[in-house]
Amino acid sequence: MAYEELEKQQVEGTDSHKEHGTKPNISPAVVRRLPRYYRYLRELLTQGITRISSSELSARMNVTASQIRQDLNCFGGFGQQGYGYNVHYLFTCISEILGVGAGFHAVIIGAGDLGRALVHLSMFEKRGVDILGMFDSDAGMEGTEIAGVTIYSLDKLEQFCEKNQVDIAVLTLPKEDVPAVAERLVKCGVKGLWNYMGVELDYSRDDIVIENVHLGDSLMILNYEICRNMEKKQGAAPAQSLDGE
Amino acid sequence: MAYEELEKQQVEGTDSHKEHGTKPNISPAVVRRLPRYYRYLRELLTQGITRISSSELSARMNVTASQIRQDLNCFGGFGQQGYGYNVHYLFTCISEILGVGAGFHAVIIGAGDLGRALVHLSMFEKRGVDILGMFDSDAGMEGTEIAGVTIYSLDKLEQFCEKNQVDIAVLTLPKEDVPAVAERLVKCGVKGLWNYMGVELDYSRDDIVIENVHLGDSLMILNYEICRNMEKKQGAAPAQSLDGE
DNA sequence: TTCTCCCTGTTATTTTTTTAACTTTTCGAC
DNA sequence: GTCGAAAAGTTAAAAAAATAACAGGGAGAA
Repeated sequence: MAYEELEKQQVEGTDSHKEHGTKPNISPAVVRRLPRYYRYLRELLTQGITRISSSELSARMNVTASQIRQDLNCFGGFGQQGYGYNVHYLFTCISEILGVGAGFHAVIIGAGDLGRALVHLSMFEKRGVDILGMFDSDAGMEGTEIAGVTIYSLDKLEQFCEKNQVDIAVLTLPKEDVPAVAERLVKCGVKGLWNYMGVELDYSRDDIVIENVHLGDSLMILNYEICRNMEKKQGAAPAQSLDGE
Repeated sequence: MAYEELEKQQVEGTDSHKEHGTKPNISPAVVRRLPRYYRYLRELLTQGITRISSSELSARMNVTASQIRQDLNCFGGFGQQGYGYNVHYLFTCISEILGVGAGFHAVIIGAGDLGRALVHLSMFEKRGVDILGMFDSDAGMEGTEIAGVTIYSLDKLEQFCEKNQVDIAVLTLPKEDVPAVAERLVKCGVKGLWNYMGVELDYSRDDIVIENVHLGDSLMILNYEICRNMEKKQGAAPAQSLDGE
């Protein structure tokens, strides 16, 4: 019973002090962690866990309980002293914060391997983003469907955007074409670009939000860490090499 | 002439003070930025620029010159006072640090859309990583070639690893299969896992390095930023709403 | 109803990261 | 050669982030 009461009470806005509307300015470090909370809470839900304390969650996520509490408190008081957090309620709140319920519509520009791979992953639907279509400069592809998503000719981009509200564009087209297409998309009123193509599109414009995905960077970090790990082992345990002899 | 002298001198190890061998402990923040330097330097090379100062680079990369100098100095003195950095030399050094020349060998586990997409990107060869093969639990795929890479049955993983030195495994297989396969790979002596499948594999084991790629997290951050940007606009210019009427 | 314990929200402290300031070396011109 | 400008290397300060400490408010038991 306590669960429902808690949820009801908090949903109705008895939030102690912080207005949910007035977000001061959340630090990037906190924002980067939010999706991780989202994932773990979803996992808890599927496991049927309805209540969790910051210390329990901290053990599962391998971060400090302090950090969890402080991160969440950037957005408001979602828990209850002496009780913990109601998983369902917290999940709902974080979903809200992350705009899962915003009902954004996306298009994928570039129907190459990467574009195709992305549609197939359940990534978008899980996060409340609806893919309206794919666009490719190869007009020959037009009409083809991939995972239920239709491919259009890139020429028809503007036409399409007039008829449909497009919020997000996923850029998986060749590097050299990215800047021009990005410009077109901004003109169409697209609000965010999810850019996979190494091209640095760091406009500090306020009419577009850009999220760059640098897969190559991630690979190089892995490379680096492997090198470091090898060095460490070599240095730490030179005697071990006798074992095999 | 100065360029060659500089490079020669430094390659031969007249490095003022810091031994390149003894890396103290580089902060994660610095490591995350290294691939970005790598990219920009490569770009400078293709543009035929042979010399650059920290302030010029800072303007291009949109970071502070101070940060560039300090980041680089974690690994040694690569520049020359009153002159700047020799692009080619610096690029070589950073490549070295990032293990581009280490000649790592990789396999891709999972020949689904994502796996296929990754082979097609020139990502690996650009970074000196050689893909030896792909593995899939669907034995029917065996023998197929994708972008010159052969697909093998997952059953033959151990066998393959005995014959070939495999350093890196790219995990693009279904979530539920990841833990088991990861275990097998570690037993095979693989040094690093590049994990695309949301599964948190945070072993704090010292025999394996794990780099998780969370595409979904990136999408959610974009979502979040779009929401924030919309709020900001709404708040800043409420009079604008009259325009459309 | 009251009391105790638990666990959040909050504040303080420490650590990390970033930026700025300063020092010294080198280049290039005269 | 000598001198001034330029720019790296280095040290110091500021800002940001993470951690720890604490205080107060329920929840649940008796």
